[in-house]
Amino acid sequence: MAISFAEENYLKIIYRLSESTSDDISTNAIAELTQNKAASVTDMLRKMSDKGWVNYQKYQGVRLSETGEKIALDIVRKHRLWEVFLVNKMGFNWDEVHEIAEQLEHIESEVLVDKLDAFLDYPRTDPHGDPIPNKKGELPQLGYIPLANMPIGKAGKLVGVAQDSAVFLQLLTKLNLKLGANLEITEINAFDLSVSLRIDGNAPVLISHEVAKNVLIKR
Amino acid sequence: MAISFAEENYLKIIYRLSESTSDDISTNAIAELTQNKAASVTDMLRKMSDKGWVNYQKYQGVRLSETGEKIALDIVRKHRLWEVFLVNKMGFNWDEVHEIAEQLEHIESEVLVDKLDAFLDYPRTDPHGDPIPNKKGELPQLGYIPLANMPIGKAGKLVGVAQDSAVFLQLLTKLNLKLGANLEITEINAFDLSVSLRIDGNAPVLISHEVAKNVLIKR
DNA sequence: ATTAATTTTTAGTCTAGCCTAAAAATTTTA
DNA sequence: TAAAATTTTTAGGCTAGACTAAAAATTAAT
Repeated sequence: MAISFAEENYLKIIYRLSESTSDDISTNAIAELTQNKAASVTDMLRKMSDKGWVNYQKYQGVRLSETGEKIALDIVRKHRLWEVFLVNKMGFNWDEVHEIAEQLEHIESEVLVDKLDAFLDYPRTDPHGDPIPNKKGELPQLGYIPLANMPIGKAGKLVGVAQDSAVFLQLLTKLNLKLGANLEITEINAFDLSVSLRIDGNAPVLISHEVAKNVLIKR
Repeated sequence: MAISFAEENYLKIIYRLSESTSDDISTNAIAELTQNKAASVTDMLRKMSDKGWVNYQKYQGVRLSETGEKIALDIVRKHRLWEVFLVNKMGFNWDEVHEIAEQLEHIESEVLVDKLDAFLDYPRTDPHGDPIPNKKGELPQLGYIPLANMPIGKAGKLVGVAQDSAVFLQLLTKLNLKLGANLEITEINAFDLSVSLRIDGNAPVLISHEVAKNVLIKR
């Protein structure tokens, strides 16, 4: 039986939440991102658990099974490839493409995805710097990750930026974020995904998710 | 309230059926193309009638209202543009693209469609020779139409072909279909869309839908 | 012009995926 | 560690869009 849009969305969202934590994912966190009520999420988690896509124990949160992760990675792959298409070929700005890619990611055709990949010259990251899984579901080894994707409590070194607009770089200077700085995320605020960041062991400062996405670090 | 996939499909299919007849469209004809049961079609026709997209009298068949046709033309436009994309940019053969375009036609973004149109250099027909409506829903005046789209009983003159593979042209010769021939469709078989064709007033011969699609005529 | 065949509609069900309200479990606070 | 607050689940309901079986209307055939 084919997978539905709703199911694909849940898997993708659980995957996204798993990227920035090693904890089990809570019902509420999923409800917030899917824009559904917690009761509906519980419902769906039970169904997806029956299908073997997630490991779910009631009241204990959920994580993707191996098959579930495979499916999620495929959706993420499609989403990010379409984003590259929209920006590089159709002339959209990188901040205009998310909603359209949310639709395109559900198009079902392995051949099309392969051809699209080739057409775009096998990009390794999407326009936001996020890595694009290959068709086997393997993430490219970039040697760096966006700060926004670093788990809470782990330290890394600032090795680059994903953007070099003047305003962005000015802001980095103001925040005392320079190449080589030692960075540790102490907290991520669910509301706006803003990040509390400890720089070189100093007291944490708050930076936006936008900034965290564009700061590249090496673990 | 936004239109659903199911509704878009019904509208598109009613439009397609209307292209080759001026009669009202029957419940059964729609059921066959949507792959639903007649009872389900009746249900949906009533709902779409309430929304003002079709004019429907029970037992009397259905036709698109002006708004309904507007919507249908927009879907057809998207479908055909995506087909051009798949063939011209992604390297598919013209007979491999229908199913994928069936999915892509539901992507909702006017800006994307406009950009796609420009990216493809404003094509006037899809890879099968079918005309692509512009964003106002106007069909380009091609000066010819595929024989397959000519209403039953009307006569036209063979003015060209939409394809020039050797096998196709050999078949035309065998069928005695030459430039300038006077053509009249006497019947269209619902099963395979094959066409009974009267050539220069002679007894009708049977040709396939594939052939009829690729023979261009002027009314 | 009846009868027979076909088409279409009605009536009643089903499933997916959502909802609200209330109950149960877990976590936090004092 | 008991009460309070929060999170999660259960129970019951709703809608879209499909289905089957049976009834009604239309069309075709004798």
